[in-house]
Amino acid sequence: MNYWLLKTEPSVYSYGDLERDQRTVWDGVGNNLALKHIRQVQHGDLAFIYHTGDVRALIGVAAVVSEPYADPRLSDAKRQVFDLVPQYALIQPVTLATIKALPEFQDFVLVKNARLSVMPVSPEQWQRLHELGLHKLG
DNA sequence: GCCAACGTTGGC
DNA sequence: GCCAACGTTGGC
Repeated sequence: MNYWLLKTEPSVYSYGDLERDQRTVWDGVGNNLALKHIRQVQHGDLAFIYHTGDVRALIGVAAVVSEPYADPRLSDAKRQVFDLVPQYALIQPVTLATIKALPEFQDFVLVKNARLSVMPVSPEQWQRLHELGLHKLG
């Protein structure tokens, strides 16, 4: 069981869209390193959904509900996709600024390689971010 | 809107 | 197989 961070531009497809759809095919990934990560995705894995653009924060948690498979809409077998269902929105979105301010996240992939769209999250990182996301401020 | 970082493409 | 040119992404 692995943890992931999936980036999405909310004006294209947001966590809210995932909740509305209740299930989606996570497609459109073309980057080689991101595709390598997709090949390691397993049924039952969990993922943070991160919004890019004006939001720049972890918004929700989703669960992988398929093994990776070739995008049926494309002829390139390397273009793997997987199915995703929403779990829950974070009570407190965890912003990029917050993550960048944490000393233990200086080497986090999101900080070091902002352009990677599918990245692994270690269990320790998951726990820490999850804790921040479920902590209600105020 | 700008631009740094990165990936891809194509000429050699 | 190198590398310059170009395109894209995404933070600022």
